Amino acid sequence: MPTLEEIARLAGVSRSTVSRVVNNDPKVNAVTRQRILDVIKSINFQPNAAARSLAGGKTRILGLVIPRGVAAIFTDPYFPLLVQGVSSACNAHDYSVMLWLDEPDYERRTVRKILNNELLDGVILASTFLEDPLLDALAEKKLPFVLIGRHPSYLNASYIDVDNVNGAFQIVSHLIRLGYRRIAAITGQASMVVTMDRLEGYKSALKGAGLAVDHDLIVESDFSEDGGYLSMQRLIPRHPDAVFAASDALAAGALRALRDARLRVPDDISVVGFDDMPFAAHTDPPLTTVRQPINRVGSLAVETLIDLVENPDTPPRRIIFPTELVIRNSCGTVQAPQTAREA
Amino acid sequence: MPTLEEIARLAGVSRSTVSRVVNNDPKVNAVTRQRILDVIKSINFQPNAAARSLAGGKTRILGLVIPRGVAAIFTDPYFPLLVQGVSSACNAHDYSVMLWLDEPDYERRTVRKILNNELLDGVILASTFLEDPLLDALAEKKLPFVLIGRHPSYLNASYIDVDNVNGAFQIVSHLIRLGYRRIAAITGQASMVVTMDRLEGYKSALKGAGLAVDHDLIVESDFSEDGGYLSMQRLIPRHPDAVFAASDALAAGALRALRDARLRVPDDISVVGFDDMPFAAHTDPPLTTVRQPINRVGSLAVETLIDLVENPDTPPRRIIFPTELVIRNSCGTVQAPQTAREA
DNA sequence: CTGAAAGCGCTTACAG
DNA sequence: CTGAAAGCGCTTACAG
Repeated sequence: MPTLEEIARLAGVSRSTVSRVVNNDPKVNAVTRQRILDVIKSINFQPNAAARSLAGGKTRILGLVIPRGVAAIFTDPYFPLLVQGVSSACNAHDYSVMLWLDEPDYERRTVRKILNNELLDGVILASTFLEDPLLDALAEKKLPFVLIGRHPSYLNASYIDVDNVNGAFQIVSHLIRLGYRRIAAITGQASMVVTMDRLEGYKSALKGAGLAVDHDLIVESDFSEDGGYLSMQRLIPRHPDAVFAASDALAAGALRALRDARLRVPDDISVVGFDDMPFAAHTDPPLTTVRQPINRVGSLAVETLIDLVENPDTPPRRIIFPTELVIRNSCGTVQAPQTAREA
Repeated sequence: MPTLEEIARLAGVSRSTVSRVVNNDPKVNAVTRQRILDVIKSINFQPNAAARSLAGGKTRILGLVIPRGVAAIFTDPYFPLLVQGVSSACNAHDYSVMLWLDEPDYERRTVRKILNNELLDGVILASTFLEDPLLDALAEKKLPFVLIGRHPSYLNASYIDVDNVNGAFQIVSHLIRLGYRRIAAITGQASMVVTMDRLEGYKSALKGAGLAVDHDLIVESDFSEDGGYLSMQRLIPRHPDAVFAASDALAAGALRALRDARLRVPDDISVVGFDDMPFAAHTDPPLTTVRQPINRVGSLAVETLIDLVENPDTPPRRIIFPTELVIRNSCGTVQAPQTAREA
């Protein structure tokens, strides 16, 4: 492995100058710079990341932390899409990604390892729960971080979010416009911010239409297909005429439960989801859902974090992407639009 | 951030001794060791990874490389499951994972970055294509690596594989036993080893039963749901009585194509998959498929790689996990078992 | 614009 | 069993 020292010798300059060229320091003579660049290219020099890090420089490594308990990791491609966005943005900016899928002892070792690992320039924390020891620890350190999904206790941190409240509001309003009145909801874990947001959108759509919120029609689940199945089974006896599932995976589970119960969608009951995962166009029937730019969220999180890392004086950046209603066939129209039952 | 030096001062020993304790060097007095461990715990010391790396030690970081062109990354949880296996094994052994999802310019920058990044103790390369510049480069370097899925050109490297040939043989033989004779195949990319293996199993099952291999019944696809859909549409006019899809995602696409064509499964045609993904139990009808221990493959790859890293004299390790036939409802029985049409 | 020099926090022979 | 010392490959004031 060639070192700075060797480049310096070959180019007839000092180690310092080579270092400056490598780090794009503007105050290097153009001719000298070119000569050095040529040598670097010719012997395929790559600076040693550990040495750069030790010497106080940056590592160009970003951490991506995905908490556990996110059962959905197996039933929908949300995280693959997110990871892909993060990974490609990192590649584009010549950064690397270190991945942490949290294990049970989340609090203990992992937190410490992540924070003390001087190898990370910054951290992206995905899918935050209300109680998050890592987030708390992160906030106390000087390590730059960006949240995927804002957190109510850290609203002044940088985050990239999606307008979950409005997305839910729009899709539930759509159901109401179609004439549905007993609209159930299957949510994710109550302790997740995204769950709260989507539930809030659901409730405000009902209220906006003068419908009461019926807590018997709201079932807490976990964003998984199985969770959707079980939740739908619990809802069937309560005779909703439509179901707002807080994710496509939940909606897919609900569809399966309805199929098993010999109920037709959308004839007997409508089902809508959230996320617009690739499979949502392929369920039977295809799912009406809310599209969010997951991949883009991942890459923008990276770009934001890099900005924070490279320009420590950058103020926090907070971004909320709009969502988009995607109408397919899982929500028909009610034959005879009725008037709202409740004031 | 506390350093070795501080621990040494607090424990009244030299920096060297603390280092030995941290690295489990046996030749340290038990009492001294305990005293040092207490100090380490009390001030929550974590050795600086960059410094360890620079000083010639190991980094305890493993790279996981997933090539692109793996469309299935969005339609089935194979990679999430694999990544989870890798991640949890790394956590268990106190290693970290650096993730590389390959971008278009795979050959150029990524390869160099991975190999020259002195930060990696070793690399796990998943899902190899026949032509793989990274694999070639890896083989030339001294960097330890483990393949997920063996590669015909590197059979003496370490790899963790699954018995794809036999898995395919078993499931196709099962179809034959049920009486099917025109058994089609939808494969993954021809350039992937896993595709070749599963196709070989399919062919040898046919041959073993005295059936001819009909190339009109074999369609190359890409392991994605969409690919399965399109391939099935091409196969329908050729009237197969059963279809062996080389992955559950392909099978799911095939089921959708059949549904759209108003063909009943398994009454009109049978469909079987491969992988036993979580969703395979939930398709309509539930999928007969081949189970492989993906998660376990990931964690064993990590353990093998760590072994290679920590004991450079370890001989390569090659493991092929058995697969298991999982019978569900997507392959009924043919009413009147016919004799084979072809010799 | 450039170089000499200190230093980042560890590991590891080398002595003892 | 333990310590003093060199060295890993860089970055970064500090001089000039």
